[in-house]
Amino acid sequence: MPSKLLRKLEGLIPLSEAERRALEGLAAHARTRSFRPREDIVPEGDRPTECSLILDGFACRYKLLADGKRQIMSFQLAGDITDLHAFLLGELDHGIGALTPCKVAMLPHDTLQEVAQEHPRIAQALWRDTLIDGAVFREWMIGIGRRSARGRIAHLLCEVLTRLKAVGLAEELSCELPITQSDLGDALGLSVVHVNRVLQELRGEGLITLRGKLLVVNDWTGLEAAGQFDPSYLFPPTVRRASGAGRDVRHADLRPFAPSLGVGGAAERQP
Amino acid sequence: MPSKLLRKLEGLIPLSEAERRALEGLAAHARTRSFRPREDIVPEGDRPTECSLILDGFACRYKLLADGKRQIMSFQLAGDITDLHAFLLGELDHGIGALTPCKVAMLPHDTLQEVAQEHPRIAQALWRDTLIDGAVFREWMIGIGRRSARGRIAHLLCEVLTRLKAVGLAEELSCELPITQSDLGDALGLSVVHVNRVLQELRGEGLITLRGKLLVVNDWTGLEAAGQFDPSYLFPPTVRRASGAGRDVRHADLRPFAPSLGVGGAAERQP
DNA sequence: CGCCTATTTGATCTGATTCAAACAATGTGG
DNA sequence: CCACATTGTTTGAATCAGATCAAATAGGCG
Repeated sequence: MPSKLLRKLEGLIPLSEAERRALEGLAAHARTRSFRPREDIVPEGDRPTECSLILDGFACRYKLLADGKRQIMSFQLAGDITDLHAFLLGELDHGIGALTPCKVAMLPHDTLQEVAQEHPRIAQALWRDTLIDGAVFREWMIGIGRRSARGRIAHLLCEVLTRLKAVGLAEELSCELPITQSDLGDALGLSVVHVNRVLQELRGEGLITLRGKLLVVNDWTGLEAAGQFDPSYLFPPTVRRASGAGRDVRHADLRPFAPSLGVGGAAERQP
Repeated sequence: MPSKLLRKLEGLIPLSEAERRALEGLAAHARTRSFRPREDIVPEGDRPTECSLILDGFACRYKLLADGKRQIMSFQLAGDITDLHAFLLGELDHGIGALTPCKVAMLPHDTLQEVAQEHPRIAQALWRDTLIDGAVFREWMIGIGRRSARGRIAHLLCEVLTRLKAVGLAEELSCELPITQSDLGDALGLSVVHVNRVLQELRGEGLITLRGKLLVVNDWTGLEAAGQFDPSYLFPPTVRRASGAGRDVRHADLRPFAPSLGVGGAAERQP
């Protein structure tokens, strides 16, 4: 079974067999750690020497305000490297917390650097991933700033289901959603009470079924409309339709990649 | 007079004389364009072949919602390269709009790539800059999600003044703020009317003076407290106290920088 | 001046918060 | 296996921050 990370990166850029092996090896040889819900995977302000790759569970990026309020800025799912950011900037300006029990592979910065240097295309894929991360932030911001509670929740459910499907953790219209309503509230800037009421509303309209930790979307079109969800921000244009995902890439697919900070990104366009 | 860009990048990482010259040359030889307020500098979904460096004026990143609402996601000031993002990902997932008359230098992707390849440290500085951009987004999000209107506005005023000071466009406690209240509203997820009332409140409390396009902060401590503003997110730790900014760097300051996507960032720590 | 765009003010309405408490589920130890 | 504790969900009522609607001023500027 291919790792979630591999699966995700292949969606960003076609990989050769050697690159795949390198990625598999990376995760395979890494030390793993387990975290309890509410435990910090990386505390705010830390200067980690390893990157945390989520293998299993739900985590989140968050910041705390002086008055104790928490703002969750994104959910981190299996296959996400949560603190690639600190690999480059040194310090993490926000915390990474486990929302459910989490299994995490610790990838030493050194190892990661070796792999990236030997396989620049992997480095490129990782970088693209961080940029997509930024796009997710922006979309999140719009939600918080301009959408109604109903819209925000609908949009978030769409996003999570879509991302889980991308790593093979969801059926076409259902997935595990093992997070609490108060986590949802902290992510969307809403109170628990209100989250609860809106969820009931969405259930009442027959858009979703949400019982225990299982989310079923009964009316995808309706939910998409309620949240004005457009998944394109999750899939950058270059490989929007990765027709070849899964199969081995042909040599012609492997355009040379300019070294030195990957500034050749602009030359990477698909015709 | 050093360009704003140079000034900003020197705050991120010490630069050698050659690197400075390269940067100056970059902007000096570039074609410039002018934009009227409300005009798009880069429309959403564009695939630009040049990067836009703001030389003068206020611009913003924004997205439009289906119902015509606008969410501004950050202000772009002189010295900011607004679409470095597209240089790497190809397509821009949001628009860049002028808020005031803007003068913009157009830096061809090719030229930028050459400079970055010849001067990897410049590339590194640019990359760090995009990561800081991300940090600004996160801070913005907290504001929108968890702060009161009062807190949001105070925080924003602190941020803008701080950033303008960093490029030499502000006095210690005052700056030009040539944007409309409705722009502020779109940035903070508030209605114009409410922005207006809160501004009056802040004026009434003697925290600020805001007349015409001139912002004066009468009580910085008070404003900082009202917005829970902590500028550290604008200045990454490595060079938080750039004691040597402005002077020429000593050779010892110039640590080697690993090529290939700059994954050597982790090795760049200051002792 | 007259037009257009910003700011300001007033009145009203509502989505969402807060507080409080009941209820359900899950887990823990005796 | 039950009693108890803990954490999450649900419900109700009161309140408020901020939106909306409407209209009056105040600046710029050709």
